[in-house]
Order: sequence, then structure tokens, then C-alpha cells
Amino acid sequence: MKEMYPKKGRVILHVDMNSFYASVEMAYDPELKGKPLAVAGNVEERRGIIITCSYEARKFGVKTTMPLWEAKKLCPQLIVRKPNFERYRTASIAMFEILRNYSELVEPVSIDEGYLDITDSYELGSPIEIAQSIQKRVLEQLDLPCSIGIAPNKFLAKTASDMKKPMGITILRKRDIPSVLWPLNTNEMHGVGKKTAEKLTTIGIHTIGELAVGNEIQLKSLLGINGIRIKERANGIDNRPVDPEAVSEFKSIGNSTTLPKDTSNQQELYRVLESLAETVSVRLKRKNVLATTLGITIRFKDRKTITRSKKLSNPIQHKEDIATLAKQIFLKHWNGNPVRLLGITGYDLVEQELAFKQLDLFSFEKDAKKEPLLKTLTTLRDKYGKHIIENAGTRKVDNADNVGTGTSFNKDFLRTFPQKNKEEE
DNA sequence: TCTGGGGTCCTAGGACCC
DNA sequence: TCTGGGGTCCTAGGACCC
Repeated sequence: MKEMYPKKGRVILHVDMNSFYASVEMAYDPELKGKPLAVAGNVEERRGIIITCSYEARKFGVKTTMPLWEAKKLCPQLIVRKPNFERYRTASIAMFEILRNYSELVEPVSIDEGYLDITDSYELGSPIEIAQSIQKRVLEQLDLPCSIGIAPNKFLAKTASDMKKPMGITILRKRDIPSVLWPLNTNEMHGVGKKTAEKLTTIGIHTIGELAVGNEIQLKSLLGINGIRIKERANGIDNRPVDPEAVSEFKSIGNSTTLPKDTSNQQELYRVLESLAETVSVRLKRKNVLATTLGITIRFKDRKTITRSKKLSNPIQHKEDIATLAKQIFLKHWNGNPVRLLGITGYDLVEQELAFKQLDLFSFEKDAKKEPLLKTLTTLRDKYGKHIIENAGTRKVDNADNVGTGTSFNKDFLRTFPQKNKEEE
């Protein structure tokens, strides 16, 4: 599907906000401008780390993910702020609104970056004029700096926006690839991390240029489909369209936390799971979705991390359901060792309307002719009486495998349900 | 006295069905 | 009397990104 739009002559922009959280804080409090500023989580605890920092702080060697105490050692005058996510979300929405003045094809990638396809926006000016106009407006209206890459596809635009920071505008054409891209080490490529770069060195590939002419069979066996993909990117090939809908469909919603102290106390861990369940429940409700798979993450003292998940017959959303199931999964897989971090994530999200629609008995009867599954239910009703269907829709399923208030009918349920009732007879 | 929290995508093995 | 493959679902882990 994605490969079906290899448009010729596209013009793609990648807009990347510069040290976004720190810049937003400076926009709110201009006193902070020009000073070494960091936004850090868990400021009062030992596990605080740098989330973002200003360019002034970077001069001292302060970096993202660095522990706070280390950053302060490098830069004693560092100003530290706690994150204000509401502010960042507000600024982000405003920023994307500005972008939509230049094209309908705006794809947010994260809170602080996005792509624009301006191929058809030529009446607004040349690509560079458009980029300049965007940069100016974001700065004037929001007091926020950004860097912009201009290129024929997403990969090159993303690469370009990274080249001049802050407040850069960089054009990267296909013909610039040999001189600009190929001399760089592979780990400078978006999509190539430490591990992949290490693997590449085992087959003698160190630079993007070497990757561009790499042996495909070798790359495939070393890295799977990604091997082929990064070779294409190294040659400046990337046909992914700019998709405005891409970010709107969430695939998972989760919440995790590093505990103030490692602990083996089950009551304490249960309380943490309960509070995580609450957050996840609120977020699911806000997005009007239910989770069909629930997963937990346990990180131990030695940072070894495991994930365990359970596919459900009935999608869940309420905090009690999430907490009960999370505790169940936790207990089943916890070896009793001290825990450093706990997390709960909901996967296979389904829309609320869809989940509840299946509950609606009217629609069952109405649609029974069309759907074999529904027909089976109708047959069941005729055989065992209407109360069976009603009970099936509302009854709490609370055996070991199914936790949650029943919110949908499904094949699993149908497989077990008739037998159970026959036994009772 | 180290290393957060939010995600996405891919892979691989086993179960199970045909 | 020996052992097939293809396909899907479920689960777990890993790599990567911001």
C-alpha cells in the first residue's frame, strides 16, 4: 500500500522543534532565556534524569537522559524545571495549526516534530520561502525555535532538519547524497541505532556510503527486512507518503513508573499497580477505547526487564478490571526479586462504540440473519430462553482467563458457553 | 552511586488447524 | 509407520525513536 505512491518530484518538509520542552519553558518565562536550563523528571528523587536541555546547557556537556546529579556536576549553575506536559501539548497543537496553513498533508510524528507534503503548495512560494515563513511564524507567534529540512522524501527531510540546529533550514537533494550522506557513520542514520551499527561493522560496513552498496543477501540475513530498508534509505529512496491520519490511531496506551526504591513488598507493588491501572483507565476512557490485550512490565533491580501479557475475551477499560488482571499476571510471573519498575499497557485497542454495539441486543436480533455468529446466538436463545443471552451480555466473567465485565460476545465465549449449560441440565 | 516514560515495529517459536 | 507445509493466533523479547 505504502509503496503504491512513489510520486515523482515530491517536496517534503520535516519540522523539528529545537529543545522543545526547554524552549516552551523559556517562552513562558523569558527570564530563562540564554541560561543553561534543563527539564528533568523526578527532580527531588535520586532517579531524576534530563529530559531536555537548552543549548546553553549543552555547552557544558549536559545531555538528554543524563542523571540529574551528573548534569549538575558538569554545570553547577544549571536551572532545573519540572516538566509541564499540558504546556507542551498546547504549544504542540498551536504549532501544528500553523503548519496546516501551508498544506493539508501534515503528519505529526511526535509532540515536537512533523512532516508536511508541500508538493501542491507552489502558489504559496518556493519550498525555501515556505520553510522561512513557517519558521518565522512559529517564532513570532509562539516564541519557539525550529529547524526545517526540505527534501524529496521523509527520510531525507528528517536527515536534513537535523543538520542545522537551532533555527536551521537545510535542503537535501538526491544529488547531494554522495557528498553529504555517504561520509557519515551508519549510526548517524535515522533508524540505525547502536546495535544495528555494531552488527553492520561485522560485515565491514561503517559508513552510510558503504551501506548504500552493501550486499543485500548479507544485509537481509543480518538484519531482516530492516537491512533492505536501510540500504534503500542510504541510497535516498523512501516512498512513504505523508499521512495525516497516521498518528490518530493509537496502538497501545500504557503507564509505567520507576519506584522510589527497589522493593519486594507485595502490598507496596500492588498499590503501584493499582495507581498505574487508574492512569491507564483514565487514558483509555479519554480516547474512548477499550483494551483487548493487557500487558505488564517488570524491571528488576539488575535492570533485567520482562513483559507479560494476556489476550482477553472481553475488552476492558475500568480501573478495577485493569488492576485485578494486572495483579494476576504479576503474581503469576514475579519471582519475588526486588522490583525497580512496574508498568501496565493496554494493546489491541477497540473503539468504545464498536465494543458496546456488540452488547446491544437489538442489533443482535436485527443483524442475526447476516452474521453466522449472531445467528448462533439467536439459536442459543431459542433453545435456552432469552435470559441466557441477556446474562451473557452482562455477566461478569471472572475465571482465571477472563477478567472484566462482559462487553462483547466472541467466539471463545460461544465455544465454552453452550457446553457449560448442557452440563447443568 | 548511573541510566525515564511514552510509544512503534519486527522477529521468532509454539499451538493449533487444515 | 512416517511425518508435510501453509496459515493464523498468541506471547515474549529486542531495537529504535522522541
